[in-house]
Amino acid sequence: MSTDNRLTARQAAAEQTKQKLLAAAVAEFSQRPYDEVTVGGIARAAGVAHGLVSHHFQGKQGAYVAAVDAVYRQMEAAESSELVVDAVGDRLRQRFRRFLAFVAANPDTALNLILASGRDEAFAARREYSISVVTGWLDLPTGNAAVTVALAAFADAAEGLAAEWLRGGRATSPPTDTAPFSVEAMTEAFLALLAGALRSAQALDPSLDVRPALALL
Amino acid sequence: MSTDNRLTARQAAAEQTKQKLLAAAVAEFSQRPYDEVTVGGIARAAGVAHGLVSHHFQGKQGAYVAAVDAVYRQMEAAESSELVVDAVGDRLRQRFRRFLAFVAANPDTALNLILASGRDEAFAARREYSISVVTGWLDLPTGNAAVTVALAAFADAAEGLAAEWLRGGRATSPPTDTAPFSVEAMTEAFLALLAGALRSAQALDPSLDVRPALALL
Amino acid sequence: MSTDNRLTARQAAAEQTKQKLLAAAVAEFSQRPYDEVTVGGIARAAGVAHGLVSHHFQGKQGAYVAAVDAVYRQMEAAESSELVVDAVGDRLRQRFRRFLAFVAANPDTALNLILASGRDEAFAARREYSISVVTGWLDLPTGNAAVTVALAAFADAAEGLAAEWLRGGRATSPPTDTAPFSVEAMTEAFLALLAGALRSAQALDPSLDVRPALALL
Amino acid sequence: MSTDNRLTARQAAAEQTKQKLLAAAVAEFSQRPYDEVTVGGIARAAGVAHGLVSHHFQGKQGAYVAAVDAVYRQMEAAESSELVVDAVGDRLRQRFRRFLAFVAANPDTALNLILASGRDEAFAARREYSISVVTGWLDLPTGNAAVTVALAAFADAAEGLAAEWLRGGRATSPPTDTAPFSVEAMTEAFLALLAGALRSAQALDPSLDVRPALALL
DNA sequence: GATGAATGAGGGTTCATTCAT
DNA sequence: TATGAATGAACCCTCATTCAT
Repeated sequence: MSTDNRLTARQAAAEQTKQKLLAAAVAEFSQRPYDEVTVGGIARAAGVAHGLVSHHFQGKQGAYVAAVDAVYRQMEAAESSELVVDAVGDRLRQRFRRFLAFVAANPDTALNLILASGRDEAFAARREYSISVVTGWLDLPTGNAAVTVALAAFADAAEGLAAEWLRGGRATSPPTDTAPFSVEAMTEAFLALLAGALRSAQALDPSLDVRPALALL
Repeated sequence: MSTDNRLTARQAAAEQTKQKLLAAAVAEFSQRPYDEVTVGGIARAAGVAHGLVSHHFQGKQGAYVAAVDAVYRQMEAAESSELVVDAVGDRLRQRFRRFLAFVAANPDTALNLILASGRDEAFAARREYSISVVTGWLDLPTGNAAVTVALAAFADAAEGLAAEWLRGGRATSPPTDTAPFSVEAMTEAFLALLAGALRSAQALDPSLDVRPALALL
Repeated sequence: MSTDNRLTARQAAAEQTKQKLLAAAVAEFSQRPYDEVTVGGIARAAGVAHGLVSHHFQGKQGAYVAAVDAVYRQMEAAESSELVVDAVGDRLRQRFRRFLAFVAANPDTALNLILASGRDEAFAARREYSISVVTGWLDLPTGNAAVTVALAAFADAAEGLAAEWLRGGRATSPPTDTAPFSVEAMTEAFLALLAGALRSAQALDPSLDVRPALALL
Repeated sequence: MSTDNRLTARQAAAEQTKQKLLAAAVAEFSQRPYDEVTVGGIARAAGVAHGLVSHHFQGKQGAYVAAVDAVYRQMEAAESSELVVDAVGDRLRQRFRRFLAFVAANPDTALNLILASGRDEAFAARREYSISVVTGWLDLPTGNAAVTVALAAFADAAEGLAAEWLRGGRATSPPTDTAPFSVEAMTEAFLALLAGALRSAQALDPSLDVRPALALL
């Protein structure tokens, strides 16, 4: 028993260290592009020896993947908790609202880890899942190439819009006076983009019928 | 006179070297992410001493910017030459068609230099110009934040769609069966996305009236 | 009593762990040069925590020395057990035969721990002992420099020959067609080398008389 | 012309640097085992930036190979220059004498680079050549396995003897009183070892006839 | 005795940049 | 203008060892 407790205590301490490291990694990768992040910087931010990064994550790349994963898990949790089961359109609106809330709460992370690395390999699977959720809700055929690429394009547009939105209140080269649109307005904008994407899917594949999906919005 | 000639000859030779270097830079940055491109690699590809990269472009970053510039200039030239002066919709279609033709002709460059670095600083100005062209044609208010961000989102979507389209015929992890959509279908998809973007601008800024613009498509 | 038993049990368990570690160390040092062996690797091979290597052997070097010792003890045991007390020549032959049998049975260990590290400090004492056995049997003066160095040279030759013999049946860069000489032939070859070494001792020290020793072969 | 001179001057300077580096590498590898030699140490000894080691030798391993090569080339030159064309036995004696003179003149290098790394891959080819010289002089069949391994064993013995000889006047754990045998005595000892090796070849391969070779000694 | 988390020294390599020629 | 030798900062990683539990 005492042994178990001890072991558990040690493991808990180790886990805590790992979490500190993970948080530091998220912070670092949120502030700098991958190649400007250093293992030493992460360790320093976590207040531990740099050797621990390799110890816990098998090197820098491992730490990066873990950071991406952590962020996405967080976001996924924020987006999908307590979903209303109402109409599809409302569900989408809620999901978009939560997405916007999340990125607004974590602008650095959003801008550098989520929105900027859209084509990063570590993100591919995560994005795919997000897209599949929408595909499902709209009752669109899975595996249809036109739908897949169109929804990916929608994701690009939405992420770009969100990024621009976040940058609205930030210091950018030209002092942007981008109005800080409301979350509501952004949500509706997302829906409009989604509708456009659906119509583009139709254009790509005339055998499709996106009208039912459009009606759900 | 002989001095002049010599100088001129030297200058011409220098210019030629610079062009070789530029071409090599475009090729290198088209094949690898920035940090995997080396000054030595560019110089080797150009068949000159690596010191010349700093000489002609003030370092790696300078070479990158020059490469981006060159590519964009090329693309801009391809897109805007011999424009039909017909209806706006046709002009847009033509421009999109040319854009697609260009990226299809330079897939590596497109995938790595144009489509992937969408948020790269060196590209900001270039993109802005492209967007302003569309804004102008559609007779949309310049400087309106909603329009600006919505069209940027459209650009993200279009570029993402184009990238996916290019990847269609490429080796990707999952053996994609992404149908190689026709340029025509892609063009119409672009228009659908653009329409969606316009409607999203409307959502962001209710004081706008995008109906005239939509009518032009 | 129960305390004693417990302690004894603990000690036994500890000894077992140490033996596992020792065996793992021999295996590791048999397969890789010293600097490519890692403490972690040894521990992993033994299935215990890597901290135990320092615990039981005071560090990597200690583990190496212990491994060398263990191997030499094994070899010595194999060579000297049940010695016929016959003629010196036969005793030598038997010893050589056993040496060859041992290295043939443990080729990796032989090639890396015994034959390759001939001048390793940890081996010095061991070799010296082996040599002194032969010196004694041949009734040669102990402490004579010429004899000492000549027999060391013989040891080098014999070990080299054995190594080459072992490599005969192994994958080496040039597809060796080294005939797999018989143990008998190898034994006689050893004797010939030994005779040569004795004569070289004579050359080094004319005051010696190696003829009696030669006669014993 | 001036260009040529300049280029030549620069190349000469570079070559000089490379030579300094090479000399430093030989010195370092002569004093320490490979893994205790550091690139920084070599560069420091040469008085240049450590990056130059990679620049001129493509890394540490390259520097090592170059050092080995340089040493062997030196030795080969020392051994084979101005050879008397007399009897084979005398030629061998001369070669052995020169070998001994060389190692005596470079004891550190000899002990660590030449004599100790007998089985180092970088040395394999070099040794083979040395052996082939003797094989040729003695008119022994090339490619015969018994001859090959026996002469390799001779090389081991000779190198070991030479090493011991060098250690004679050095600080070793037990204050050796190994008499500093004369070069002449050593030479004769080499011949005795060689004769023994030839007889061992005979033992390995009875179809051989080494008597002619023995007669040449 | 055993564990394995934590430390941190240390190494080799890469590479952009400088500069003498 | 062109060359490429030289510089040296910076990085990631490996690993033996320590030590609290």
